[in-house]
Amino acid sequence: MVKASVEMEQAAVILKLLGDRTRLTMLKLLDEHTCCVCEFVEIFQVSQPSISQHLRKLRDVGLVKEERKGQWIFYSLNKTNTYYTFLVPLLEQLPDQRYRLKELEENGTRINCC
Amino acid sequence: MVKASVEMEQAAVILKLLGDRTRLTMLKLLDEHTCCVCEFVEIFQVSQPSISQHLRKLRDVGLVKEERKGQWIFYSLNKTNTYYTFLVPLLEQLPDQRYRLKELEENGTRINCC
DNA sequence: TGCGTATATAATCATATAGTTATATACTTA
DNA sequence: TAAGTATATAACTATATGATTATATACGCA
Repeated sequence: MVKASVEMEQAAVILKLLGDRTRLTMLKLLDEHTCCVCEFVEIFQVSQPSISQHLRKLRDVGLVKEERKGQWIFYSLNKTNTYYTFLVPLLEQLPDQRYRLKELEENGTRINCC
Repeated sequence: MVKASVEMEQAAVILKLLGDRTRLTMLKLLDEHTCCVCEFVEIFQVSQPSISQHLRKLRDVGLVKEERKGQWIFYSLNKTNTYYTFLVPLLEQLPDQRYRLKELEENGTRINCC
């Protein structure tokens, strides 16, 4: 029998977090790119606290990590997290979201710090 | 680029449904076995309407299908559903739940109709 | 036909969730 | 140090969710 990589209860917690359009899209984006809070605010057209709260939930379970660079805080996928392998096959099946970053570049709202 | 197999919005809906311990365990069980409502009631120790409502949600998105056999209604995974391929790699990573059916057999509450 | 069992649905309720506004904190730069 | 920008947190609110109880429906069998 194949060894299960995650426990049932934990899996449900992770999946509940993924079961939100905003967070799911964030994770798909972060799988390839690093993004800061203000970029997400621009992309999703919701308030900055709303974005911060989504990111906090993802951070609390260890799915994403943050790194401050000057005035911005950049978020990225935490690929060393236990659940990353659980996440990968899932994210692979989602449609590419890079067009959203392209839109930011066209608007001049993409942050390319450092 | 790999073709995405599901749309973002739909994926979030499915994942939200999976983000519940009861439903996730149900799906893991149904991936290998057919179960009826009263078995789930016994397994999860919640009310029968609660189980019916979980199954309804899974049925509404087409993840499971039902088949009446006499007085029982047996549920199984709908492997022809669009989202089944989305589900598979996920379920594979979950711990085997067959012990729950073994417990039913020991209790004499397992239904093996026909 | 009437009773028992299995399941579904309706109504209700407590709690969780995702958003908002207001405010605090942290960094940059003049 | 003061002003401006970026982010986090607190408080609040409307809605969604998962459970319960009560009731309806469907089937099997005496």
